Formats: sequence, structure tokens, C-alpha cells
Amino acid sequence: MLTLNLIREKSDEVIRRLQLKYFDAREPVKEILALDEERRSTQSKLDGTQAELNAISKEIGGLLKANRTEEAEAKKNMTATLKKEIDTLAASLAANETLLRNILVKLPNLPSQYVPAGTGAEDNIVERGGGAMPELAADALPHWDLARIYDIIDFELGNKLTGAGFPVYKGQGAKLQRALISFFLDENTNAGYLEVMPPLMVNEDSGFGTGQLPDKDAQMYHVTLDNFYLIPTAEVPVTNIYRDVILDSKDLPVKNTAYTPCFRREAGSYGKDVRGLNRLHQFDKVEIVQVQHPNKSYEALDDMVRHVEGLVKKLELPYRIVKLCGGDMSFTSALTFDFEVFAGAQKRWLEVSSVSNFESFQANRLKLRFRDEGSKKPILAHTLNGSALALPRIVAALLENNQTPEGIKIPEALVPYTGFTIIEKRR
RNA sequence: GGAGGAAUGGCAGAGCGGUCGAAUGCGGCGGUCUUGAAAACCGUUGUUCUGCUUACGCGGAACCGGGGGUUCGAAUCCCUCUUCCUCCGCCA
Repeated sequence: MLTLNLIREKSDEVIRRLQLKYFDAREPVKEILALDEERRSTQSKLDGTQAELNAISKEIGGLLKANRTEEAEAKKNMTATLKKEIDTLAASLAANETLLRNILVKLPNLPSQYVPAGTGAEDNIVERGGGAMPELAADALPHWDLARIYDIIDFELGNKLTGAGFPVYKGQGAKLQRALISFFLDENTNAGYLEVMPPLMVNEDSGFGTGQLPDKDAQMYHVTLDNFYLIPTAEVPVTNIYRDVILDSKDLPVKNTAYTPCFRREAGSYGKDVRGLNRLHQFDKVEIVQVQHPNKSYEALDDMVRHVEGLVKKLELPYRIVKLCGGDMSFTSALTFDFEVFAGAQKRWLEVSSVSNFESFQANRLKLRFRDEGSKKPILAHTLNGSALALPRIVAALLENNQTPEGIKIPEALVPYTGFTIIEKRR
């Protein structure tokens, strides 16, 4: 959520920068400014009337104490109109604030100055890449075939237990999941992130805090009986740890990492994108989250990108880092870098991480602030997060790129975690 | 799940219809003293909205778990929700 102050003081800039996300903010901004004006004048009238009533009440107290009952009764009669006025003003203020907020929460975050122009994925800019492209035979198999042949991931069994998009990992496949999770968590904690293990269901307030609600509720599984939502990413519970929190400046930066399963309904996405591990309803992901001083958030974003790059390198996967253009960015982000790895048999780039700076957009919703030296009022912190990393597509690329006649080779960095160097057929 | 009790400022803890944004203690910040520090003493100490000033500041409104009600007036009384504690039941 953008701050009212920003819209009030730099409305032209807000409109101009949102054009980069193909969002026409002219009308909403106009409405916001009008409502804000009205809100303040109502507030001011309400405060004045309330002050009058308070003064009279105080007088009545004094009169009653002095046993001047008749005068007190006379004063009481004066309050009726004031009270009616207060009710009316309070109701109109509440209505105004609801309207204002409803428009405000629909404005996307402003893209930062570094965001390139463009309408969609084809306009994203490849920053850099690395890793050797796999040299596979022409008959190299896609990961879903490999998963079946080596009996390490069972999609059919998942269909039976739950439904499409809920695979069952078995044997070395299950061990590989556990190894990747431990590997990522260790790498992250070694880089200074504190490991946390949050709940996998959150309440409405949390869903709102990170921006999944009210707009994207169709993306989350909703447990209606208790009104909880299954988390679509650890970002939700982990960032909400800091909802309604005022940090001390010496607490910054906050760096957290968490492994969680993630649940996504993925309503409306069908077709060949969803084959195998490419798109699941439940998947494992290790997330990193930072809360930063506004002056340092872009430095931190850079750090996070480098850190994730280190992970992909250690897994010896061919990768590229893509800077998202305005048209391809998420609602909440100010600047996003996607990581893609190349899956040799599908011959496709698969997104495995998305690292973003949200600036104060989430913090404003969360009321996440800190006390800065020299500033009397607490100020909004900046939040950032990224995947480090999402497992299924990493596994897809590992399986496809490392297939050999003997089996699937495990990258060296992972061997201490898997305890095996190769995935072989079970008998 | 059943029966009782509780929720107050960073923490502890008073207040149970008016002068209470709230005693007191601890902590934090500033100062006196000191070579420095501790102790002692003095002062200060939250958040939001808002008006004037917009450097500092001054004034108004709201906030005592959330929401609603009674009253001229609510931290204080009533209703409701949530959370926590104690006892019983069930259970990984």
C-alpha cells in the first residue's frame, strides 16, 4: 500500500511511474485526494465537537460535586444535539475511510527507477548468467519420465491420495528433497539468516499484511471452518512476524530464512506448463526475508541476488538472472530479479527464484516501522524477500541435465546431504 | 470439549463511574556529581489522526486485548469475540 503522504505530495509522479506497470492511476489518485481532503475536514469537525462535549461533561462533574443538581441537569440537556452531531460525523468519517482504503489498497507499488519498460516476459532483461549448458543426447528424457523410471517421484499416487499437483516422493527422491532443504537452510544461516519455522496456515490479517488479500485470495487454499489460509509461500508468515512492530534501528537488518511447504491453487493455469514438477499445488521452498533500513534496501537486494546466485552455482546448474520489466512485475514489488535454470531435456528455462524489494509497500500495510536516529517518529522499514530456493524445478533441472546411462549424478555440494552420488534404478 | 479466573504503557504492577494517558517500581534517555564508571539525586519517557507553525514547538481528538452497548461522562458497568492461566476430560 502506498502512503497517503506520497500520493498527496507527489501525485503526478505516482501516476507517471505506475504507467510503467500499465496501471492507469489518474482516476484513483483523483478520488483519493478528494476523499483525503474531505476526511481531514470531517476529522477536524468531529474533534471540535467531541472537545465541546468533553468540556460540558467535565463541568457536570464539578456541578454534581458541588450539589448544584439543577444546573447539572440543564447542562445534560445541552449534550443531546452534540451527541447526535458526533454520531453523524463519526459515521461519515468511517464511511470515508473505508472508501479511501478500498481505493488505496488497489494501487500497485511504484516500480523503482531501475525497472525497464516493457509489456511482458519478452521484454525482461537478462542481467547475466552462468553454468555450462548440458550436452545431452537427442533422446534425453524429461524429468517426469526419469522420475517414473527411477521410481523417485510418483505423480499417479499423488492423484490417488489428493489430486493433480500433489506428488509423492520416494526413496532417493524423498532423500533428495530433504538434502536440498538442509543444504539451502545451511547456506542461508551461514550467510547470517536466522532460521525460523512458522505456521503453515495464517489468518486473514496476515494474508492482508503481505498483500495476498483481498485481491489474490483465489490463489490460496482457504480453510473455511476456521477462516485460515494455507500459505502460498513462507513470505507470508515470516514477514507477518513483524506486523505491528516498531523495531529499534540497531535491530536492522532483520534476516530470516524459513523452509515451508507452499500451497497454491493455481486456478486457471492449465496446459503443458503444468507437466511433472513444472507447476504443483504443493511444493517445498526455502525462503529468505529481510527487513532493512530504506537507505540500504537496494544494497540488500543486491546481496540477496548474489547469495541466490551462489546457491545455483553450487548446484552446477546453467542459470540466468532476469530483471523484470514493468509489465511483468508483481503488484507489490518495486524491483524484481528472477532466477531461471535450464532444463536440458525440456529445453526450457524454469523460474526457480524471484528476489524482490518491496520498499515500504508491505511495511505500510504491516505497520512495520523502526526508530531512526534523529527522527522523532518511527518510520516505515523496507522489506525484501526471495526464494533460496524453490525445489521442484531445481529437481527437474537436476534430473534432466545430470542423466547418464548409469543414473542421475548428484552435484558435489549436495553429496554430504544426500549421502549418495548417483540415483540408480531400484530393484 | 466442560468449569472457573484473568488481559492496563518496554516490563512488573495499582486504579474498579468524573480532575486518569493513567500511581509506583524497574528499564530507557538527558543532566548533576566523578579522572572515568558505579551509586545517589534531579528531569524526561508510548502510538495514531488532526489544526497552527512547519527548525524546535504549541493546541485538539482517539487509544487501558478486539468489537458493540449503558451514561452528560467508562480503564472502571453490561454484552460479545479472541488470547492466556488453573482444574477436569481427550490426545501426538
